[in-house]
Amino acid sequence: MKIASWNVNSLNVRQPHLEEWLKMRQPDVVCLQETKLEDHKFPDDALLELGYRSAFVGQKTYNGVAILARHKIDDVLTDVPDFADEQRRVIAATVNGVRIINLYVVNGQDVGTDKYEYKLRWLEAVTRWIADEKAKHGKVVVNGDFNIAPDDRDVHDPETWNDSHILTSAAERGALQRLLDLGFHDAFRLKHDDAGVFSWWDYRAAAYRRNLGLRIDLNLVSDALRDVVTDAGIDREPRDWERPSDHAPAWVDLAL
DNA sequence: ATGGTCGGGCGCCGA
Repeated sequence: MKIASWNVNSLNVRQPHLEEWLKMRQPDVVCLQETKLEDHKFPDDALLELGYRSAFVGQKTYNGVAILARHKIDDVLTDVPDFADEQRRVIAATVNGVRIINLYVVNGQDVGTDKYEYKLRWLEAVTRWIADEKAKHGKVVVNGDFNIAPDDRDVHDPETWNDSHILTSAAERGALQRLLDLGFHDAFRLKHDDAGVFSWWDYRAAAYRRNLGLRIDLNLVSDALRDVVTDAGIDREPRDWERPSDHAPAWVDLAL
């Protein structure tokens, strides 16, 4: 079972990329972020023709998340209980006996801003909710654009991306750690120790050409799935295509 | 790398 996470930065623009990539890699489940589409504009018919069912929740201009799957999609949830939020950043569903959670974590702009405080509050609420999901379902994969790089191996320049910088600050990494402490594992790190494998490169300053990136797109597997992870990685190929998203897909393979 | 680029949608915000 191949499960992927991809921030497409507008599904309207990236639909051809998504379709090409689905044909190439044949993933079983894909979690999309930043679809930026209202629900009535979601291309579910076109995706069904490629063999993918979809569950989605979106809004105009910002955010928007979706789960695509070759299997049936059950028990879809699009709101974090007891956390009122107009921003469409979360969707969860059960596919093939695995609880799939898809997060578009708040970016946070800069340390100390209102958006940063919202990011930390949001992560706290989401972590509480995921604890319940894990207790209920056991086999859980949390996929998403986390907007947090776990450690120094995941940034091109640890001097800049330090404990007081957005995406790497101590409070953000602490919030990610509290999620991991529920009994989750960064699938990529179960299989690979290397530094310099990134999933996001800023559009500005030719960052991709110079590989000035961060690994902020993650697949976290629950304890119950740890031993069935066969591999994980980042597929850089779509980042080389014309008019790419600034993110590349992060994937995990499970022997299920 | 305090922004040199994108996307959305028409002036400028968000990433």
